[in-house]
Amino acid sequence: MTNTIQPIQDNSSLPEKVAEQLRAMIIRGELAPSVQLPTEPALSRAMHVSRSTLRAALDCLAREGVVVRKRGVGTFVSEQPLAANNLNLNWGVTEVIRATGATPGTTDLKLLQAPADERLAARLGVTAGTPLLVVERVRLADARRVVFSRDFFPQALLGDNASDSLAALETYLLREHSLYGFLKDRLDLDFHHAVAWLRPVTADADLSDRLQILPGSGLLYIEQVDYDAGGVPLVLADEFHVAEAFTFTVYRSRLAPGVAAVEKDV
Amino acid sequence: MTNTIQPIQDNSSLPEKVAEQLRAMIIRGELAPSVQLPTEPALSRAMHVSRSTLRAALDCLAREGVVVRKRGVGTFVSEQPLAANNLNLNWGVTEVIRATGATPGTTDLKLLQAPADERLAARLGVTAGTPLLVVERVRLADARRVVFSRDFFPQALLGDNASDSLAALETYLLREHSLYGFLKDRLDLDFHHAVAWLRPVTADADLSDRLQILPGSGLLYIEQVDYDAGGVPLVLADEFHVAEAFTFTVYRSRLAPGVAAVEKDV
DNA sequence: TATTTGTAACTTGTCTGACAACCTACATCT
DNA sequence: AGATGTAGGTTGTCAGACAAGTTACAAATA
Repeated sequence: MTNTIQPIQDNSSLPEKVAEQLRAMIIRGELAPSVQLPTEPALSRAMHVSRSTLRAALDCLAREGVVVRKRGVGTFVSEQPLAANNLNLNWGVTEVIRATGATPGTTDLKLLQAPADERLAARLGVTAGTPLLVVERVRLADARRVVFSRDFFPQALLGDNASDSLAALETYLLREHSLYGFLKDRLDLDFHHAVAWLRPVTADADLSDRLQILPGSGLLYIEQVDYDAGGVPLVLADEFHVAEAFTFTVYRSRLAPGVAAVEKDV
Repeated sequence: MTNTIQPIQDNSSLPEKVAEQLRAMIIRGELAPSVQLPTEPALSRAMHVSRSTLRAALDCLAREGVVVRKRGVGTFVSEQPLAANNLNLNWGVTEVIRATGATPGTTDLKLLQAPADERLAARLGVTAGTPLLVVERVRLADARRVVFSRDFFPQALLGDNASDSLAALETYLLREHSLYGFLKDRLDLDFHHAVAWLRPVTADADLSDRLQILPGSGLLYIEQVDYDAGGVPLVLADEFHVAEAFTFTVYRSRLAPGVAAVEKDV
């Protein structure tokens, strides 16, 4: 039995598509900050969806802080320039670099194979010892070293002809720079969300050598696990970001306290 | 005309309350990971809300990664321990400390007054020179210095009898430790969301002295602006977190690229 | 005249019921 | 045994109605 040809599956739901469209309009400036949107019935007619679907989309945007809703009054584009989001969105390093206007690049690329240790096994939901593929590289923004990263994922994801895929992966990474792009385009994996752990660290000898910075320089360490729509972990990434390279922003919504927890450091 | 007595306004919408309730049930373990929730019609009946309201609540939880929905199958509690969220929620330092199981404390508290400089004016949406109140303090977790912070907000928020409020604020902070609590309970301000900028830094002489750590130690610098439901900025906070104290986590949802931007460092 | 009150029009929030799209399991047929 | 169809259950979307809240303006009142 051969692999069925997957049609380019439109993974996102209808409300998300509508939200996407509105977001784009706001970004393009067609909807200026603090102007009132058309009423929900009018807007739903204009976008050819039901009012409930439109409302779901507006709920999305409201949670992201893109719009503000006032009962009995209307829905307004938020004052805040919404470029402020970014850690909330799930971008690879490639897109982050591109968003700053710089050209992404790759150097010191190495493809390795290693068995999963305890941490990796736990995060990726596999048994310890499972063969993993490791992508180790230094990311460049306009020839400047900004991130050192190691990506781990089960070698089984590559399928049978692993050696072919490996060669393809290497050339892809040197040309397109994005591991997500490869996994998505070539292996039909669809990433749905990710959970990231953040922590400031200072560069040790190894990192200062790889990133060519002074030992003791500030770095942001991001450990991230990417999941598909079913909640299955696909990839774990260890990233070390040079402090001066980026400023990350987060949108935080107020909820009643007493829910989540911050992990205390070990 | 006197100030009308504000009833304890239930600011959150019905879906948010329902989401809150479900979240709590999941936290308490009444709904174990990967178990299937009751169907939407059944659950909506059980919680005495309409199915559309329930769906809005589930949408919330799905975006937070607490539940996973599968069309034609059902809705399931996510595998991932949802303690992973936290930067997405808008907690003050007090709650963050408490969540780790430690007892929050305050030392080196100073209340100052200062005119808004350019940055503060821009972030708070006031004109430069506006008199601001500055709350400067070192936060303790079980007597350990973990955060140095400066909070800024327009002095006008305190109302007329500012000197009385000042004294009340100081005693409140030394007993309850939470500035948000004071602004909410005493001044009826309702915080809706916040935008935070993150950046790793290393401790200079001043910070190492205040936090009693070695110069060059890693710190996470968080600049945060809190907004009310109308999108009006209320408070700006500069926080310096000791690296080893906390690990912050973020839930990142995949969206089509090409929207937000990362601010390039100046 | 100045102030309060009421009313009408409009918007978002919630409810109800129906149907479409989709998945799963099981019986049926080849 | 393996492929196929069918029934039942679940989420996704739609449509219409009414409740709750805001605003503006006219009318009534002091």
